Amino acid sequence: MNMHDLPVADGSDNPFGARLRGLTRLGGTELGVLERACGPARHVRAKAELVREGERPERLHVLLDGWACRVKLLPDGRRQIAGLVLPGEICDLDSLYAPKSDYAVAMLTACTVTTLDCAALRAQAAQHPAIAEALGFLLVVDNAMLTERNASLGRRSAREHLSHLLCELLLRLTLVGRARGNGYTLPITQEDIGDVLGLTSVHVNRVLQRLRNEGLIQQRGHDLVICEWSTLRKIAAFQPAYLHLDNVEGSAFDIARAPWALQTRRSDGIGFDARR
Amino acid sequence: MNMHDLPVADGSDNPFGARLRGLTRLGGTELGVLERACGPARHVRAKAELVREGERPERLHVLLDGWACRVKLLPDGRRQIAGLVLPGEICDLDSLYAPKSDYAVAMLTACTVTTLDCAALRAQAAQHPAIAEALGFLLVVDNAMLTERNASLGRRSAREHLSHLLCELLLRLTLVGRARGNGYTLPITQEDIGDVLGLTSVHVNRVLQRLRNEGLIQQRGHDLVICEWSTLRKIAAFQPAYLHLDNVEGSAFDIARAPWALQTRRSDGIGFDARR
DNA sequence: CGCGCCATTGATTGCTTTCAACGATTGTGG
DNA sequence: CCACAATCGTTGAAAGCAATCAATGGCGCG
Repeated sequence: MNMHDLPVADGSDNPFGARLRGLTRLGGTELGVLERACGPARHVRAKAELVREGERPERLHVLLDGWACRVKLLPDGRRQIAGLVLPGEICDLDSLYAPKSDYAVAMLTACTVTTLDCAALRAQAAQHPAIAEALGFLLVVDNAMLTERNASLGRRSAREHLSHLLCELLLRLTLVGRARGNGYTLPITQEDIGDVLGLTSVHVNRVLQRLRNEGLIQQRGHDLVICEWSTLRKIAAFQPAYLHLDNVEGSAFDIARAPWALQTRRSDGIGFDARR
Repeated sequence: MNMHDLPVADGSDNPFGARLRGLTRLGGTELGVLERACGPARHVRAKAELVREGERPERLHVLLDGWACRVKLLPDGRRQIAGLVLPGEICDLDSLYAPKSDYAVAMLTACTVTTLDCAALRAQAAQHPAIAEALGFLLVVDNAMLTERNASLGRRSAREHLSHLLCELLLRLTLVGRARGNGYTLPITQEDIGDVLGLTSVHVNRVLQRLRNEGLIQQRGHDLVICEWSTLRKIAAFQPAYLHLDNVEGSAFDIARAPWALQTRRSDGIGFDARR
């Protein structure tokens, strides 16, 4: 497996830049503007709550490393994760225009975070149409992922939904150079996954186990490999158009551009053994 | 109903204007700009598909009358409604920045629709910061409703979820003057409701029936009245903050501004009998 | 009047939850 | 270095919520 097949990631390993370069058509000028607008990087402990629901947002949070999530909490304690936030993604882009945050942002692992001042960012958007465009597009992508998960929560079975999530994560992580071929690190608990899928951790365990027994995926600790992309994709009815990866360069995304095809996505090692 | 009752640019009964006035702080100038940007009103038949999934959007669709929805369709035919669109709302605001539509837009009833040119609207947003702000805010509200429904789909029971929907619809319809006290017209089928809630129409029927038998709601044909707002709200754990109604004038929205209180919302008639 | 759509009802099935317990792993303090 | 607590993954049995299947009745409309 060579990283060279995935030229999406930045050399300096800034996933935010990588994501912007992959997703938008921002030029060097605007990328520079955005990067300079970022505050200093900060480390945040796992389980910390970066943003509380209902809070008045002053700055956006950009995830540079680790996994976070947007959380909705019902009064009786039931928890729903409205979205996983991966490296390079903005935790709370809504807050750019929201008077109050509609969800909490919580860290699922230890994370590195930087911030963007909302008012300043709006000002930049007003000056640079390309930035306004890009922010709008990022908002659309968030929205599309939410819409797709809605469909999954409403109409997909646990097995289909979990498969769908695993497929989605592979593409999103590949975009920022955090995947290894068909595999990636899944650093969250089955409880967390359950809160994303609207299931109990017990059921997540059983469904995950079946995927493993059928040889569709492999897991070693927190490392996961999708052994049979084609099958997993078919189970999930995964159609990646909603991720809007069309303009990304790199062969890893052929799948995103040819939603009708069911290719195997086997550019490199299939499992853990292949790496030893 | 004749065309003259639904003037696009007139303040008499234009729900789009009503919604903008209620939700945003747009002044007369910007409201005028937006209203003049609208195309001619057009009638659309029930079940028509205004926008197809994957389509490249050229113009946004504003709903002036009737109910529509955003549809996600799985390959095997299962349908999920990712959002109901009520009078005054924009059917496909995402399309302002999306290269392809992430969902289809379908009419649930006969509708009246007008359009906004995407490119022109983006240009207006670039010129008038207030408009950019307002559009951002509308996008946030859509997003918030989607996030809330996510939580419902994942973590609320059918009974809770349905109650939640009925509460939400009351506030959204009140905002555009389409509610009558605690009641409103619910012009869609139980099948449609099922597709919103991720349930079968059979189950929607049973749950609806129970709410009726318990006296929480009344239904006569397509007219619905919430008889016990306080109870229904408690069942749903309905916290309207996500609708961002904080700035709306009118006592009907006290409930939106005091999410902790459980007032009865009985400003007028409680049921059908009270109106005769 | 007949057709089609929609609401309703009952019986049965099944996916997912709940409850409970146990094992494995990790981190911590004595 | 080991005991211990805490977290997480795993497993089994039982219960429950919602889906499925099938049939009936009401209502509007051509």
